[in-house]
Amino acid sequence: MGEKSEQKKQFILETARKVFTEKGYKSVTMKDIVDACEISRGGLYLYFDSTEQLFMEVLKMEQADTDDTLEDALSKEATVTDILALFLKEQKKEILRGTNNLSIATYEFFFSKKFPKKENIARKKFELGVKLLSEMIDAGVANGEFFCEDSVAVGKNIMFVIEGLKVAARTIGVSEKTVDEQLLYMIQGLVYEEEE
Amino acid sequence: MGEKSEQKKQFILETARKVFTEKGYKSVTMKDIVDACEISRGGLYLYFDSTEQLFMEVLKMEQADTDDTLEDALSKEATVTDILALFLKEQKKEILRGTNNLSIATYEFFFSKKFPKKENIARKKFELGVKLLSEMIDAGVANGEFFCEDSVAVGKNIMFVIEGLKVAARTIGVSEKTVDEQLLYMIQGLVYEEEE
Amino acid sequence: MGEKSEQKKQFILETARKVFTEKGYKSVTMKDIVDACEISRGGLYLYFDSTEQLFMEVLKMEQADTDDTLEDALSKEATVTDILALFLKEQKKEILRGTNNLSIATYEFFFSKKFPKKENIARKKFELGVKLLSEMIDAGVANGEFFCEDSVAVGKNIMFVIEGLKVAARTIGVSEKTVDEQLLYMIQGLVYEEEE
Amino acid sequence: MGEKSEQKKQFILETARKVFTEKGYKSVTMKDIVDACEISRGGLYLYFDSTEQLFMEVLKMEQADTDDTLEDALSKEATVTDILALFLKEQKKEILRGTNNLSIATYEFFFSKKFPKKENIARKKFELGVKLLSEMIDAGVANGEFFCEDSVAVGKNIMFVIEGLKVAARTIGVSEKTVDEQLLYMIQGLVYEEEE
DNA sequence: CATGAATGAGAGTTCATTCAT
DNA sequence: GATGAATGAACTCTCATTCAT
Repeated sequence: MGEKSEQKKQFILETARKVFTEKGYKSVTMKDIVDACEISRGGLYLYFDSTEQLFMEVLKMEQADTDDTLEDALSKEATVTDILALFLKEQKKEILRGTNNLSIATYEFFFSKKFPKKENIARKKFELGVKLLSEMIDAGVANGEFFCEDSVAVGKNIMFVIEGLKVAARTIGVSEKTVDEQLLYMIQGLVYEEEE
Repeated sequence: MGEKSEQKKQFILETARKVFTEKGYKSVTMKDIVDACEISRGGLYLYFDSTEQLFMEVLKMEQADTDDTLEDALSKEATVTDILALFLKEQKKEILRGTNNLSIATYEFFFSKKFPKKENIARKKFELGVKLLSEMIDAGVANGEFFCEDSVAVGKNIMFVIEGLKVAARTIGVSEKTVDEQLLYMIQGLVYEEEE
Repeated sequence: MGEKSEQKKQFILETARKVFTEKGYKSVTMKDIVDACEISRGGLYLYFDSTEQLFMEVLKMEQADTDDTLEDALSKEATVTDILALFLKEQKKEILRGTNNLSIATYEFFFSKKFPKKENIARKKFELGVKLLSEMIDAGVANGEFFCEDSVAVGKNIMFVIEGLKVAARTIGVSEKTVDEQLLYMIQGLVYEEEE
Repeated sequence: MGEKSEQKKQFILETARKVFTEKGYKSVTMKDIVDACEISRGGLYLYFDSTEQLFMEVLKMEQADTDDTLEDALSKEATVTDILALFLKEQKKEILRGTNNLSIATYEFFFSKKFPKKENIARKKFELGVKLLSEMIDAGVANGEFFCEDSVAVGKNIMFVIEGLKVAARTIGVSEKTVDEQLLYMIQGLVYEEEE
């Protein structure tokens, strides 16, 4: 597969991502994908052996993108609060960008396949989020910005709220105000002591 | 439809609930349902016009059950902390009882159908949870058990964590320890002042 | 599956047999079968899970039919030469009845699937033919009708000629005269001594 | 087409022959051929207009090879029994060399296409075999080596056994011992008188 | 009321063949 | 000459829904 093919593969992945974002995992058919990509039925199979493989590669791409964004953020000089704010801002964007949120598709996928839960990508993504958050919190505690007794538990708590918000955004709807309110509430929990 | 028929309809709903719980919404076929119910394919259509309607009635039943449980709880004499603890205990049970948790199916359903978000049952359930929590918190604040500035925001926060935990339980796995830790953490946020 | 269904299954098997007879194994599609049976695409799958299974059941039916014919023949009083003549007459019919000869389909099938050769039905059929022939020859030798030193080898020889004729009938064509000539030649080989 | 192209065409034919030998006719895909030849998909079409034409040219090549072998054999001084033994030895090799036996593919091919049977190559090959055998038998009768009343019928008989053995070798399996036994049995039929 | 055989649209997938490069 | 990405018709198989019994 030459360079040109690689571009097309990337194009298909990005287009498929939109489709999965809009329709979830189980409801997406090959026709949806080939129509969106404006390629032939057979053409898709030149790049991906099955719908399952296609979805997994979309997830991998997603992960790589997130990793890049995180690396960028961490390479800049900033206070812990700033970085945490940046992280939450990114999450907020993802929550609200209804048409750009793969969470439902990901849940469906990892639910329908009987993958060992320990190895799945969604779990890795969650754990990475927890790790980042707890490290930020620890740093914040170290320099006096935050107060927190168990940074991992708090990291998990924030991630669970974010997951809850993402799912809610795609199913029952959630306003920007609610997202702001929730994220702010969680930061306040950390800096609480100082505010008193 | 006579009394006997009503019983059969109820039986189908309860059996279907188990199936949706196990397999989600999109993956469930009529065969799954009729096999589980041990009725004929055609028989199912005497009671429900389509799979979609069947699922919606399962959700309605679910809602009714929850309402009953809540009514029971509220009719007894108890401190606010007790009631809140009971509520969270119920939620914990639902989170961990992997095979008894309709959340994934519900997400899939409300995601695949283009229902107006305001009217959907999942939203109503969420809002009811928020209402209950905020009322409990308000009551707790009134009698000095809790400290809280915005009970609705906190109620939402707890509900988002619970939603996040439910989804996580079905997709990436979550330990009982983590559930306990998270629920405890949220209660501590409320009673925080007193602990200092 | 009730009695009526059993009849339909039988009807599909017989119709499929004709199709396989006409077109071989690999070239036959489900569409060919459902068109010939005048049933729906899905209807076929109520009775058979795949083309492979369908063909195997056709073969089983074929075998059962042959067994019946053989049993009939052996239950009647007759000289060995008569029975042998009957057997060869049956074979001749099968060879020449171009549109009623599954051999090519059977060859294709057992060639394309990597079944252990020892267990395949075609082999069993061949071995049964050899056994029948050698028993007839032995009986003929015992009562002085035939002369033969190695009845199994001769039985195999006759079966190989029959197989060769069957294949030839479906591919390069073979006249009735040639079939008669060949079968006669083989019987003469057995009774040779007496003719001298 | 230059000399170089001619070589490539020859190479493709020989490689394709191996593939058809292994997999039959209908099961072979263009991918199988181009992979085996290590050429491009389009490249194949520079030399052959379709898979059908490719197979027919493989058969033609096969025929030419056989002709050469026969010419070689007949150009040498030898007794008729020697030549017959050589012919049968060649046939035995072809029967047992499972992976070098085009018979199944040939049967499939001439069966699936609706060629007039009189003109097909497989028939020509069979008829050539019969002609060669009957000529050898006639010569053997002339010089007293053999006894035979109808050399053409016997020639056909030997060819039918050989065809039967070839098919059996690829489908139900046949041991070298059986092949030897069968070929010997047929020669003994010819020299029978002398043995008495 | 209840059955389950039957339907047919549509899903995923394969592959001979073409054609711009 | 040679490539291999692209096509699209045709394949196998599934399943919600219907309807004669």
